[in-house]
Amino acid sequence: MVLQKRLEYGFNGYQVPPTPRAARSATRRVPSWKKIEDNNISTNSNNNNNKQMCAFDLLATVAGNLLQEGGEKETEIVKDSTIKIEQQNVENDPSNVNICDQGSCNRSFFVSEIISQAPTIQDSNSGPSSGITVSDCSEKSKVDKVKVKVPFTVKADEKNSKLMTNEAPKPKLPVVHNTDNNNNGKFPFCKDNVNLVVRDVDDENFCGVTRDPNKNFKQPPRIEDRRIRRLLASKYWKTGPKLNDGMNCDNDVYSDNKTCYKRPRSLKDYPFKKRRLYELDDFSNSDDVVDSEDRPSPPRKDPTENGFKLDVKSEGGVKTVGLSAKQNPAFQPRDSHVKLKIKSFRVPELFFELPKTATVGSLKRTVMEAVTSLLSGDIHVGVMLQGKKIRDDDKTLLQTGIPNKLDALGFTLEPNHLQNQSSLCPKDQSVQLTPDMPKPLIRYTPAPNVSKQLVIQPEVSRASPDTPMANFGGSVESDHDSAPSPPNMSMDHKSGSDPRALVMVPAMNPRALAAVPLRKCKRSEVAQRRIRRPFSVSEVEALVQAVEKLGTGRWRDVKLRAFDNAKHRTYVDLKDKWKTLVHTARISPQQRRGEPVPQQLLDRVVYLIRKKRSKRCHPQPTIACISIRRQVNSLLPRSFLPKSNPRFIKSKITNLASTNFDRAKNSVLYFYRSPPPPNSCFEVSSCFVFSVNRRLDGYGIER
DNA sequence: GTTAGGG
DNA sequence: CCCTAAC
Repeated sequence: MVLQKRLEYGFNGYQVPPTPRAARSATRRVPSWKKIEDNNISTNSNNNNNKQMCAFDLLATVAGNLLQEGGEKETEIVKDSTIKIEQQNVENDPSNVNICDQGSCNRSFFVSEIISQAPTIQDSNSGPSSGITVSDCSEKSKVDKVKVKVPFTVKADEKNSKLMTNEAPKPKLPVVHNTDNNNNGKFPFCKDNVNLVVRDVDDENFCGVTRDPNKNFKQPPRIEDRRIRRLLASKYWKTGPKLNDGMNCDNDVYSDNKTCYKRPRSLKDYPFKKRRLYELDDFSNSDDVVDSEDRPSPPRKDPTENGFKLDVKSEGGVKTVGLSAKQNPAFQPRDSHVKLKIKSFRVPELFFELPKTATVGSLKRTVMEAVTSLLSGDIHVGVMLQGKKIRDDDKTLLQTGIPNKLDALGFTLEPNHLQNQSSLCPKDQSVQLTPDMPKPLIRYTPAPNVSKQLVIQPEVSRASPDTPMANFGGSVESDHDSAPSPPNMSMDHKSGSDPRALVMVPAMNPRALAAVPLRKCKRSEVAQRRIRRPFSVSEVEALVQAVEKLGTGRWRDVKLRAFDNAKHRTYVDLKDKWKTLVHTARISPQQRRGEPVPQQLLDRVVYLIRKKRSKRCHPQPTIACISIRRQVNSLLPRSFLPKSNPRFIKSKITNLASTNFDRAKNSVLYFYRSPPPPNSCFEVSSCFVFSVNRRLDGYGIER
C-alpha cells in the first residue's frame, strides 16, 4: 500500500480551493441553528462563485447542507474526503445518517451511482421539470440528500432499463420506512432505487433518474431531461482514496490497481456499501414522513428540537461526525431529493491499431489493456453544469442549482496532475466531456507496420496523423526524438514481455490529452516510465551485427558501436532486446507476436547462442581460477576470479599485481590464451608471470 | 557505471 | 521497459 499525501486535489486538478473547506473538521460540535441560518444565507449568496465540485463532494456538500439545516455548522461535517454514510441504529432510527471520515471508509465505496432525490412527492412548489426547488429549501426546511448506491453492475442494460422504466410508482407511504417497509431486509434500498433508468440518447451512456418507488410522484418523472451528458470511467470511482481526493484528504491510500480492477463489484464489499446506502435511504425516507404533512415547520433554533443533532463519535480512533435526525416528522425537512443515477461511465475513446494478422484474442487483450490502463489512471471527476465547470467543491447542490438542471449536468474526467500541465491545458480549458466537446482520443498502436494496420475505431480522423510508426522506421542512428514520447503523460502500458504490446499515443489535441487519465500522476513524483519503442528490423539487424562482433556481455560497447547516436536506446535496452530476441528465436513462429523479426536475423541469433554455448563447454574465455606466480616459483595466494569478461579480469589482475608486487614497476604482462586473442594484452604495473590452474591448463600466461 | 536477470 | 543485485 502506498500512502500518498495529497494536499491538492480537485476534479480539474488545477488548484486547491483557495478557501479551506468548510466543515471538514469533525472535531467540533457546535450545533448552532443561528449559525446555520447565517451560513445558509452566506452560502446562498455565493451561488455565483463557481468553483470546482467533484461528484463525490456532492455527497459531502449535500450532507453538509443537511447538517446545516439540521442545526450544525457546515464545517463540522466532513473532515476528509472519504464520505462514509452509515446508519446507526437502523432499526431504531431510520433517519440516522452518519458521515464520517473514517479511514476504513477507504475502498468501501463503489460509488457508481449518485442519487439525489427528486422533488418527487410532496412539493407543490417543485418545478415540474427540475423536480426540486433549490432556492426555497430553507423556507421549507428541505434537506437535499445524496444517495450513494453500490450497484453490482456498472452498466445497465436495455432490458433492465426498460423494466425499470415500466415500473409504476407506488403510492406514497407516509411512513418512515427503510427498515420497516423494505423487504430486502438489511439492504432494502436496493429494491427501492431500481426504478427508472434512462439510456442516454446520444451515446451509450446509461443515465437514469431513480426515484424511490415508495414515493408518490405527482408528476411523471421527466427522465429524459435528467440524463447526464457524459459519464466517464475512473479507476477510483469505487475506491475510498478517490473519495478522499475529492475531500481533500491528506492521506490517500492507494489500492492495487489490479485488485481494484478485478473486484470492483466484489460482493465482499457489497454489504458494507449497501448498508451505507441503505442508511441514506433511511434518511431520505424519513423525509417522507414529513411529506405526509402539507408543509414542514421552519427549522427551530434548537437543533434538538428541530429533530437534528450532531453526533461526534470515535470509531477506531477515527472521528466520526454523524448527523442524526430525530423522528420528529414535524421538523424533518421535506423530501426534496433528486435521484441521479449514473448507470455507466463512459470510457474515453480509444484507438487501436493492430496488424491485420493479429488474432481476435490479441485484440481482446489490447482492448483490455487499454481499458485497464485507462481505469488505472489517476483521474478526477469534474462536474459540469450547463457547460460550466463547477469548481467550488463546497457548494451545495442547491447553491449550484444542480437539482434544477439535471439535464445539463455532466461529469468530466480529468487527470490528477492537470495542475502540472498548465501549458497543455489552461486552467479554464479543462476537457469537458460533454457531447459537444471533443472527445479524448487514445491511440494504441502495436508496431510500425503501418501498412497492415487495422484501425478499429474509425474516428481516427481526430487523431494526429503523427503516428508512432513514423518514428521507428529510421536508422539506428536516429534517436527518434520525434517519437511519441509523452511529455507529461504516460498511459502506462503493461506490456510485459509481450512483443506485440501496444504503444499508447496521446491524441494531439491538448484538451483531449488533458482528459486522458494518465498514470503519470501516480508516478509523477517518482519517475516517468519511458514510452515503449519497439525495435525496428534495422535496429535488430544492427544489434545482431554488433553482438556478432562483440559478443554478449558487452552491452555498453554494443551501444557505443551500433547505437551510439540512438539516444533513446540504452545499453540496457539493447541487452533487453537481445534477451527478447533470444527468446523469440527459441519459440515457434506461431508463438511470436508483434512485428516479425526476419528469420535470417533470428538464425543469426540462434547461431550466436549456440556458439556461446559451445564455448562454454570449452573453457577458453573464462578464467575460473588463476594463480599468480612471480617469476617462476614464487607462488602467490591463489586468487579466484569469477567468470567475467576480459576487462574485468584485467582489472582484477592489475589489482592483485599492484597489491602484491608494488615494487616491480614498469613491466608488461602478456596474458593470452591459445591462440592469443588480438586484444589480450594486459598491461600491469608490475612484472609477473601468471599461470592458470590446472583446469585451465593449456592456456598459459606468459610474460 | 555495467552487467545480468527477474518481473 | 523497469528494477535491482552484484560487481
